[in-house]
Amino acid sequence: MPNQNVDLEKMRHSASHLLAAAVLELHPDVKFGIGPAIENGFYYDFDFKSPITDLDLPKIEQKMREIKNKKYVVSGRQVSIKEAKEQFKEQPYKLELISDLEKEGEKEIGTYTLGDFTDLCRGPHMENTSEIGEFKLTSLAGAYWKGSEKNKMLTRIYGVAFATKEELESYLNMLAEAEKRDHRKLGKELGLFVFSDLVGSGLPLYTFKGATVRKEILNFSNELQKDIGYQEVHTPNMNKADLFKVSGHYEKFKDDMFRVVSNYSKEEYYLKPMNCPHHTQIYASQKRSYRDLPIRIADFANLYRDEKPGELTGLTRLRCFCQDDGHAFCREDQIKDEFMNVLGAIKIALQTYKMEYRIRLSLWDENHREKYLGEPEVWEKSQKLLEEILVENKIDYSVGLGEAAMYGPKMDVLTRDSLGREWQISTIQLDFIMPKRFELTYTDSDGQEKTPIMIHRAIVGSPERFMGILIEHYAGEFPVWLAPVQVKILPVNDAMIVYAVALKKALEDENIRVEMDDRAESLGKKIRNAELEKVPYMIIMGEKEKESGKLAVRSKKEGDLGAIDLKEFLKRITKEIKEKQ
RNA sequence: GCCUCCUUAGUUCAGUGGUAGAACGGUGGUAUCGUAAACCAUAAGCGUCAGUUCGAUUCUGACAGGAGGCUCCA
Repeated sequence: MPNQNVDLEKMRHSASHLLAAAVLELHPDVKFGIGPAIENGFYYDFDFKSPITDLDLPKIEQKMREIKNKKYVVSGRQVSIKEAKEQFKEQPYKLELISDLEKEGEKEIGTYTLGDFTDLCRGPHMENTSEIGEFKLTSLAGAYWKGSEKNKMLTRIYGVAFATKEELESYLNMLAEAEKRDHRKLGKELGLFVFSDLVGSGLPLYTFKGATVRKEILNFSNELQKDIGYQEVHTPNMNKADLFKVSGHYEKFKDDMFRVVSNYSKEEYYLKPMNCPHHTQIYASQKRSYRDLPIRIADFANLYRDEKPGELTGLTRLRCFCQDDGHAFCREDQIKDEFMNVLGAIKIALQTYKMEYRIRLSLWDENHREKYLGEPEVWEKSQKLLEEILVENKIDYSVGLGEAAMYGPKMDVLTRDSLGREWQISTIQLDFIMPKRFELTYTDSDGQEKTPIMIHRAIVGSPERFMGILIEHYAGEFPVWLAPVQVKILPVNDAMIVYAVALKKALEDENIRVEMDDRAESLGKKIRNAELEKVPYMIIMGEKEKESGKLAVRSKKEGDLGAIDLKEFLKRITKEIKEKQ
């Protein structure tokens, strides 16, 4: 398998050169950016003299095929810096890359030629254009040169490429399938949440059903954090700017926070984008002894972030959301235990949701120290400590350079949505800095005042984002414990409603979320509706059931379960709910 | 915020330079029905604001909202 992957990457990379060659033929005055292979395909960044549109993609794709079929040999050559500069003198972006390489001490640079097109590239490539497999250009996007907002925006053309036509088609089919489980689509179909232009973008309104799912997620997180000693607190949604001036958020995130103006005071207020500063003030409200530590508090308060409009998506990126957020204030010798406790809770959560994930050790970027608070020594120390915890506990992880929080390194849990995009969910963060800035202290056993360490953590991250990911994960078919409606009772005719009502009451007494479909519709239609609503259990109430006293149960997963005693059904469903199956 | 694209009833979708149809859903009625859609009737809409035009839902622009990227994500 690994070899095949390497070949695919090489082939996709060659496909990006093929794309560039085709674009050059159609737009001779184009300037080239870069064009790497990516997951499932490739892209190339161009600077067009006049903008192109979606309609140009088929033409370019056609040209790519023509060039491919000419069976050009793809030949690599090392050239001197000087020669490269001469060769690419019409290409400003390439010249910039050549200068960068020169600064890095390179003496020679690789080039690859394919027909009339030569690109700056270290390769490797397929030997002949005919070896490039099946491809399709998929979309057009703007992308900043070298990934910086300060640079010019180039036009990026994305494509997908596979070895065979079958693989390409199966990938495109997979995408079409993924679209069906998109949480924005399912959220609407299942009536979980809505948006309103009057309320504003990124501000979801949860219906009773959606609010029920959200509440279950919160309850579960709360259960898990209670088990490891966290106490739920409640703090306001806004505060004076001063709080964020002390924490350092004001300077760094001022533009990303909503400002609130009072009619009566000159004080500047902000809606809070996170809970940590508030929690420091609960800690600071009393004298703390080393014996009191760790102090663990958790908060589900709404958070507000003034995200740029183009950054919002469904429930995964919002302007109002909450976190199953908690902070532990502890002594240095307690850090490892605290970490492992939280990690344990996170593992239970993700196992219960049957979620796949990976762990990232998020470190700072030494070359951009301005993005972080605190001294390098503190960073060295805390990053080393975090890494130790991961290694000692044999936890698989990858390193995310520059992904640290402003105040410290993190251990992040990432998962994917149905389109394969990665999202951060759980996180545990080590912070030596915030407690210092807020001058938090405790009295140690030797009578000395010392500064506690702060651990920031979230079990599923933002329950709203997590709900979006869960909807896609389950394709809308929630396990019974999460399902907004767990049982739907379907009376066969009006005469059965009275028995259905009694049954509904009996189930509600056991805290089961139950609905009754007493509309004057056919049974077939009621069943169809309940199926589309993805209700885990249907109970059909008719003459037969009235006579026998048994229940006709239909399970979403297993189909018709036949006649069951009420007691037996209750046992089954309450067990499933309790065990979160 | 930037690039490309999109916006027609509550929803999913047709359609036109001379102001629009379907299905489901809603409402009113008839049928009381056994494991994925009973039947009849009925109400309801061209995102907003400008411009071009005799006339704009249709063409152009701005704004709003949405999609895919980029940037950002405490």
